[in-house]
Amino acid sequence: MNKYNPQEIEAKWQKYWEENNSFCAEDSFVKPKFYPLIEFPYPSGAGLHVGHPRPYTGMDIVARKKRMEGFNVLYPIGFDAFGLPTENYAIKTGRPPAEVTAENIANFTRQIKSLGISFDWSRVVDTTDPKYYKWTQWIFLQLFKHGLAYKKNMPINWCTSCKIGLANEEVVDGKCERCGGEVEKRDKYQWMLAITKYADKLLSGLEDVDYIERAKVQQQNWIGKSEGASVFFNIKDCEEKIEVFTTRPDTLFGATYMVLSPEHNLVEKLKDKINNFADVEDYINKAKLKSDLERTELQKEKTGVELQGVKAINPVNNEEIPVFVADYVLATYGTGAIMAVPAHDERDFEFANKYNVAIKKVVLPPAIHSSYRNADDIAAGAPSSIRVEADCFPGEGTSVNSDFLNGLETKEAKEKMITWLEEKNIGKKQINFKLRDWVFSRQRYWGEPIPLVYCEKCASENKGGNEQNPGWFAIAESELPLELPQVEKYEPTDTGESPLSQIPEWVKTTCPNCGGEAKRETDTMPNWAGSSWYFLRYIDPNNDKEFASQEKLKYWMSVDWYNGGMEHTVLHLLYSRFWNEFLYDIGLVPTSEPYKKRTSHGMILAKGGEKMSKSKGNVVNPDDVVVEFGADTLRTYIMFMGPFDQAVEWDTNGLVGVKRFLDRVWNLQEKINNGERGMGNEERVEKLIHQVIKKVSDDIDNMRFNTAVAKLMELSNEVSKAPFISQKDYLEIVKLLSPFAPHMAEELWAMYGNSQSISQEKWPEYDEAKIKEDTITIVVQVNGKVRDSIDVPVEISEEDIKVQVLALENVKKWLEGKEPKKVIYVKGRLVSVVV
RNA sequence: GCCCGAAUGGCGGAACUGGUAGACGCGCACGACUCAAAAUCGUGUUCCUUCGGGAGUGAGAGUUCGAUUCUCUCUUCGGGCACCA
Repeated sequence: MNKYNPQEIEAKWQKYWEENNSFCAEDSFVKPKFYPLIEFPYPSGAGLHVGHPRPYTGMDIVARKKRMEGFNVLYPIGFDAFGLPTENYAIKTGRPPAEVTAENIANFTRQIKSLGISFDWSRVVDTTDPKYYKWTQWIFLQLFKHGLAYKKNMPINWCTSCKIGLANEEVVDGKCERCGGEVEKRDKYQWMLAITKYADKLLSGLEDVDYIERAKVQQQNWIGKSEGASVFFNIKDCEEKIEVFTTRPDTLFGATYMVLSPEHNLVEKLKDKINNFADVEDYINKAKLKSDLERTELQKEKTGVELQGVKAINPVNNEEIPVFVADYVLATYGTGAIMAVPAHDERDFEFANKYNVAIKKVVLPPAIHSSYRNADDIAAGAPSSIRVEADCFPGEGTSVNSDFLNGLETKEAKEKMITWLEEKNIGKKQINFKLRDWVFSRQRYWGEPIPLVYCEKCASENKGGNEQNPGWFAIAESELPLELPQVEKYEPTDTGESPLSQIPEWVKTTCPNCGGEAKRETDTMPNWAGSSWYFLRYIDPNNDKEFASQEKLKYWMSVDWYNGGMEHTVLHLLYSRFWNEFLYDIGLVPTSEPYKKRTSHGMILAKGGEKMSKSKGNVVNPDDVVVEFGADTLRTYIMFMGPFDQAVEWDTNGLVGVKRFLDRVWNLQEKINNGERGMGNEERVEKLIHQVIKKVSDDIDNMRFNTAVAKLMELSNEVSKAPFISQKDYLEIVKLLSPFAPHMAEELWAMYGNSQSISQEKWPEYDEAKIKEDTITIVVQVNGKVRDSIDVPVEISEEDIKVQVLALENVKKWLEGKEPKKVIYVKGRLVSVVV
C-alpha cells in the first residue's frame, strides 16, 4: 500500500476535473436544478487568505452532495474587480489597473483551483471586462429610462490634504484613510438611484425568503419603516406653517415646543420675526461646521437656541408653544422639524429640562402586573418591560389630559387622532423610511463609466432627462459597452472630478437627441454596481444579445442558497435585491426575490483572536498549508474548526489532527478483506455507517460541518478497531468523505476499480430500520440523580421496566426501604424514581 | 443608549423537541514499537474525595421528578444601529 501523498493526488485530480469538465452545469432544463452561490472575491494583490476558503468549501460540500443526489448544480465563481485598492496601486506604480487586475485574477484563480472547489470555471465573470460591464451599463440605462436614476446635489467626502473626493469606505474615523488628513463635506451633483421607491417591496419581500434572522433584522432596521402622521402647526401672526412627522400622534396634547433642524429653510423665511437672529445664525453656522463625527461625539449634551418672537400653535388645543433650532433634529429625516413631547420622548425630555420648557404628561403607563405590586418585588425581579423608572415614559399606555383621547389605549388613540387630523385637514397618516436613495456616482477612474451624455441645448429647451435633470440622454444601446478610455494618470483631479474629465476627446460627443455637441458624464459607478446582478450573468455568461436569456433565467433563478459575510447583509444584499426586483418589474427576470436562502459564515481570526491583516503580519496564506498538508486537510480542517457561522481562531496545531484522520482513513485499506465476511463486525459497522449517513447528510444540509467531520472521525476510529472491513463498506465511507476531501476520495474510488468520478456516484442513503438498536440503555435516576443504567430490549413495556428498575440493588440502596412516591418512565431514555 | 448573539475541562468545541454534560480534535501523562528520537498504535485525561461519594455548563433566583437547554435579574465579551421623532 502506498503512503497517502496529497500533493501528488491533488494535482492529478484537479487536472482530471478540468479536462473532463466535471463540474460544468448543464443547460439541459430537464434535471432538477440547484444554484448555490458564494460572494465572489475582490482580487486583491495580496492574494487569497485563509478566510476565503471557508465559505467556498462550505458551499462546495453542499454543492457536491447535491450533485450526487442527482441535481444539476450551478456553482459559479467570478471576480468583483473594480475597486480602490487596485486604483491606488495603479496611481502608485503608474501601471494600468486593467493589467494589474488581470494579474491578480490569474493568481486568485491558481490559488482557488488548488483547493479543489467544484466551481464551474467555464462561467467565470469579471466585472471589469467590457463584455460584462456592457450589461451593468445597460441595466443602469433601464433604471434611468424608468425614472429611477436622477442627478442631485449631494455632499461628498473631500480630503483637504490630498485634494480628492473620497468614497465613504475611505473615510476612517472622520479622517482620510491614506494620508490621515481632515475630511470635509463638499457639495457635488451626483447620480442617485431611487431605491426608496422600493422600500416597501424590499421590506415585504423579506417575508417570503429564508434568511438568517440577523440578516433580516439588519435589513429591516436599515430600511427603517415607521408609521405615524404628518401634522401642520401654524405659526402665530404668520402665513408659514411647520410640518412635522411623528410616530406618536396620540401625544399631540403633550407637545410643548417645536424644533427645527439647523438646515431647515424656514429659519431664513422667519428672519424678520426672530428677535435674536444673530444668535440663531451663529448657532446654525457652528452646527454646519461640525463634522459628522463631532455631531455624534457631542450627542450627550443637547444644544439649541430659541427663536425669540416666534410661537407655534398646537393645533389640538391652540396653545402657543416656543420654537427652537437644535442640531439633535436631523435635516435628512422626516420634514427636518419635530413636535417635541418631553414627557414621552427621552431626547425631548433632556432638552426640555435644560432649556426649561414645560413638560406635560399625556400617557399613563399600563397597569403594573398584580404579582409585582410591591416596589421591592419590582426592584428584585419584575421583567424590565413592566418597570417604570423615569419621569419620562416613552412606552405605550393610556391617554390622559388629552380631551377626546382620554382613556384610550395608545393604539386606538393614534388612530383617533389621525382621523381627527384628517377631518380638520391639518395632518394625515404618513409612513417614513430611514432608507435613503443610493449615491451612485464616484469621482474615480476604475469603475464602470456612466453611459449618459448631457446636451446643453436640449437642456435649455427642457428636453430629455427627467423633471430634475433636463438635457441628459442615454447613449444608444449600439454604443454599449462604453469602455473606459486609456488615461495617462489615474489620480482624481483638483476639482474632485473623475480622471475621465481630463480627456476632452472622450468627454466630447454628440447629442443622441439633437445631434449637436454634448458632453459625457465623467463620473463612474460605485463598486456595488457590478455585484448587484452578477448572479444573473453566471446563468448565461457569454450571451452578447441579452444580459441572460429568458429561457435560462427561468430555469436557474432564483439562487437556491447564497452564503456570504455578515458585512454584506445590509448594502450588497439590499442593492442586489433592489436591482433584481426592478428587473422583475420590467419583466426581465422570473422572480422578484433573487435569493431563496441566505446564510453567513464567521470570520477566521488569527491566533489571539485578532483579525488577520497585512499590517499585523499574521495572515495565513492557504498556499503554505496546501504545500505542507494538502488541500483536503485544509478543507476538512476549516470545516472542523468550529460552527460555520461563528468566528474561529486559526490554529495550525489543529491541522495535525485532521491530517491524522485522513491518514487513518487511507490506511484503513489494510483492513479490507475481499473474500471473507462473517468476522462478526459487519453488522455493527453497517449499523454505524447508516447512522453516519444520516448524521452527515443532515449536518451538511444545516451547515453543521464540524459535527459531520467529528462523526466521520468517530466512524474511522471505530472501524480501525474492527478486525476487517468489507470493500463495500469502505467505499461507502469514502463517498461520505468525498465532499470534504474530494481528491483523496477520487483516488481511493479509482483505486478500487471505478473508472467514473466519485462525483457522479449516488449519495449514500440510509435505512431507518438499520439505524435502530435492538437494545437500549435506560438511565436510572433516584431523586434526580443518576444511580444506575440498564440495557433492555427496545420494545419493553412501561410496567416491565419499572419492575426491573425497582429491583436494582443501586435503587434499593437509595430508597432505604421507603416506598417510591412516583416513578416516571421516559420512553427509550430513563426511569426517574422519586422518593 | 437601543437591538441581536454568545459565555461549557488546560485549549477549540459536542449535547436532538428539558432526560447519562464534556462527543470529536488539540494538548498532556503513561505504555508498546525503537539503540534512541520522530512517526504510528494502545490506555487515561472536568474538579474535589476519607474511594462511600460530592460538586460542576459566567453569577443569582424560579419552574420541574429532572435545566447547558425554559423564565426573570445581573456580569462579561462579540456584532449591529447610533439623536430616525
